[in-house]
Amino acid sequence: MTTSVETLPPAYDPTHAESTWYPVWERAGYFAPNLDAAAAPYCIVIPPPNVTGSLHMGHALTTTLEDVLTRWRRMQGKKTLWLPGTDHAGIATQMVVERELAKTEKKSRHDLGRAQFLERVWQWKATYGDRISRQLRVLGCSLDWSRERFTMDAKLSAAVLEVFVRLHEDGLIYRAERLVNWCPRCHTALSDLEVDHQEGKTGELWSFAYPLADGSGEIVVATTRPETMLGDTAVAVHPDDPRYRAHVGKHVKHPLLGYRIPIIADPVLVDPKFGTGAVKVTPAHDFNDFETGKRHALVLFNIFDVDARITPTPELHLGVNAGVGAKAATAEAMRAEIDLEAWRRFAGLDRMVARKQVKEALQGLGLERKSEPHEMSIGGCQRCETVVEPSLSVQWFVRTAPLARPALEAVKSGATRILPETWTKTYYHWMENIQDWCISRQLWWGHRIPAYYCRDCDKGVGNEDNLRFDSGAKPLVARHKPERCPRCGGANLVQDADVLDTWFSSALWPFSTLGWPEETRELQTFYPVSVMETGFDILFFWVARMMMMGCKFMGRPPFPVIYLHAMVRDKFGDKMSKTRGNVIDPLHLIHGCNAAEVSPQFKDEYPDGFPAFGADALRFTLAAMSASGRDIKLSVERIAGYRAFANKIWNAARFVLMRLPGPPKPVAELESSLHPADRFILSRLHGTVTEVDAALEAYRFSDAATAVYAFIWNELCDWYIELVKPRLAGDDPTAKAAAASVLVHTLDQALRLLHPFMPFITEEIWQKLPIPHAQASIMIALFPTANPAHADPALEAEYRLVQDTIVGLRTIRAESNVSPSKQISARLVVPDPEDQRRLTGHAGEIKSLARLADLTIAGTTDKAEGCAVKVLERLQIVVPLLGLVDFQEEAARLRKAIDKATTERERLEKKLANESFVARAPADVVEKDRARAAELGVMIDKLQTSLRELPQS
RNA sequence: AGGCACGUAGCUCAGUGGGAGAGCACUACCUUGACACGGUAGGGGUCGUCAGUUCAAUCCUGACCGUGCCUACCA
Repeated sequence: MTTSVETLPPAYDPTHAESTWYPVWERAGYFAPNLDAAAAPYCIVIPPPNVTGSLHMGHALTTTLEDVLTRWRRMQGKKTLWLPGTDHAGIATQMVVERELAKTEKKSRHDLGRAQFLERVWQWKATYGDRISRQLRVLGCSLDWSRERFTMDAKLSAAVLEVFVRLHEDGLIYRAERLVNWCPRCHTALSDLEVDHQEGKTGELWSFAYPLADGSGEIVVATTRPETMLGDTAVAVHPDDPRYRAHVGKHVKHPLLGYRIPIIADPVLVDPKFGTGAVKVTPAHDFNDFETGKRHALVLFNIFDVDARITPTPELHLGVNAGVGAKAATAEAMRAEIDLEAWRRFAGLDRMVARKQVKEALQGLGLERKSEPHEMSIGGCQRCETVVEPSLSVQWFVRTAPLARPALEAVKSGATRILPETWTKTYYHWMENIQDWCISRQLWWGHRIPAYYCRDCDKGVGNEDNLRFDSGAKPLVARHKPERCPRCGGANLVQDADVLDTWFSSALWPFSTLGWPEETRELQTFYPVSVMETGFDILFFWVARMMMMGCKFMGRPPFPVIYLHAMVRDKFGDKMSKTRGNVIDPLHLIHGCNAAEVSPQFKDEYPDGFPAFGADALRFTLAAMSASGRDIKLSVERIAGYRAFANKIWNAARFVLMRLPGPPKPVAELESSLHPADRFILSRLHGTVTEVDAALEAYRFSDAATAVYAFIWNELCDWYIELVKPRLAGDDPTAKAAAASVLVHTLDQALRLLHPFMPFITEEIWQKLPIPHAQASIMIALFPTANPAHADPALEAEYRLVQDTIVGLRTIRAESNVSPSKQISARLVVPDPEDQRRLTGHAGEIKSLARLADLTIAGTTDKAEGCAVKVLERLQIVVPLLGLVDFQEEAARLRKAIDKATTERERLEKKLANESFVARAPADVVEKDRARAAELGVMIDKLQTSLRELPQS
């Protein structure tokens, strides 16, 4: 009837709908909240992707779940904001631009200078920085782009400044000389979290002898890093180790550099059972040795430059400000003994080369003692995988313990809930053992630290762009560059060269994006945000830090719920990685791709590339597979399955639109003319709405998606549409109108339920429904609410009986090889009068769906000789099919059914014979089992009768 | 080393102290006026192993095996 229907193609093509609707939504402003609305607020801030990033499966998952929540809440009428944005990704972005610069202009950032280089980065950002935002649109994300933020925006930078200054005022930020993780390739310090420890690497544990200075023997030490012996300033043994007790207090002589090194006793560093029980100590290049240095006031001897090459000359550090505090005289004396000529052999060598040469040198002196393979894990830079070098330097730190306390308390008190709950313990453990956070980075791209040095009072080293001051300097931390030095009155002030860790600004995201430190309407309306949804892998990096900063600066935690989703892996459970060749680009799945673009792992299965599955199918897959706490093993087959689902809905809609006799009526006006089948589907709809709502409330995405899926496919399509066909094709205008109206209503409601998961296809179909919509788009239409008046469990049970009967009849047909198109006759033997009445009421539906020419329903039966018989629990189905039934097969089936029922009855009877079961189990359980056993008894009798009545062939 | 998960149909995964489920794959039949990205029917699992608690265990407890992750350390 409806004209648009003629153009509905029989197969759904996602390409059209997906390119059509997003711009419509965006232009109409549906993504932006109406701040004046009286509704309750709902807000999610996106975990900001790197500005250099491009969409990967992790983003697709994150944003799918967030969009599901956002669209659902928006349809519920809440004042909804999902706020987009990116972070500036200090190291990554700087590296990208540096690489480009080197490639195109053969220049380094130093060639350009700081200001010009930063200009280039901003240019790069302007050109490429919106890639991921465009990709999120493809996914259908209903983000309010008018409020898009970037961590380096002026306003967000102001927030960073404010936080830094206030934390410093509160004594929670300090500058100090410490041993930190240094990446020799990125040339910056890293926080502990940015160092990845790779397990299971086999290295070498190499032993060599230190000759005692008095010539009385040697002491053998074991090491995995022989090259660091160039910076040894002690040899440690355990104080209780009888082997070495006499050596403590003596010295060894450095075999290559000639200086004397004290032998000390240290119970913490040394495990007498490991190796030789003697440890070489390099306090400036090992965290444990550094701690040892503190305990014994050891000299610090820095041997590596920023590239982790051996320095031109040894660098002595007293480490006074690092809490080590060696005596200057001791240190000078040690340095004076160093054979600089010998040092020069190693100067300029890379760590690994130096290691080889040190080993050779010691071998040459006959001091090598042992080499054994050794399992160990090495810390690598998260960004570039370069092995980090512990390095002594002056850095800025956040004193985290005081910030962690309220953040910990917020979770313990339940003010913030972590889901899945299993992560709560991990959070506690980390918060309770938290280390200070190194926040300074030796980069140019980022928020420059608001600390100012007086070039006259604090002696700086380095060039204008990279002026560095030692740990004795006294910088002023201020919101604006001070005019004058308070010490000398001079105006020669210069800002700290370092920038802040990107995570420092990300930690402010839930309030900086809303306008803090200004008291904006957004901030008042939406803080705390409704839920923090993100991957568990950034629980510490980001979530914990937001908790700390939110508690500190907003006085309450930034969100009441933290939902941590699992990791997307490939179908075999392996992490997706480019080197493994198993990454799947979400856009390839959405738009399809050719063979060349498919990752190697999928070449065999998809030799022609991927077809276009559509964003809806991908989103639905990710949501349906998001069961709490489990990794998502993404398989392309599964996505194909949900594309088929999209096609199924499309065709259900196609059917509805093609068969409409005229404009449908509101269901509320039809109550009297409703057919039982109508009330049945309305009851199922009510149940589904309840289920979906409860699942979403509990962040059970998988359950919600599955419930919608099952309703649409298994209830609406498989049963209701089939039940309704005769009425729609019939002549009764009232019945026809009622059927059509319920059909449209159900489809409309189903589309709304599905919309958060599959935004595009639902909009496409919804727009075609011939009913007056109160809203212009499904995305702002009301989400279905449960309608208890439609709940009818008795009717649902009645239809289950009808369905079982129809399936029984179809089974007979299939087992007897009767053509589906052939009309047959059937008899139902129904002992229970009530069941009889029910089935009689649905005789028409049974005849129609089971393709019967004739149906009789009776309480008893004559002999069913020559008939196919199916024994169900509440009835027997008898189909006269003389000549069509293979009686041997039929006998085998009956015997199998008898066996199965008998086994079950025996099990039940055994149970019921057990006195303690009858005595202790709840009465209803016992009663249920009794009834079941009796039912089985009847069933077995009938099955045996049927078996007897089979002709003997 | 410590901690946390997980092990259910061929595959990917739900689920529950009282009769084992879904999707895909598989088998047979069907191009029936919404849909072959489909329909109908069907086969397939001692719920990782072994103990324990319980009237009752796939579910709770413990041990073990296997897998993965997190944290810390590793001369």
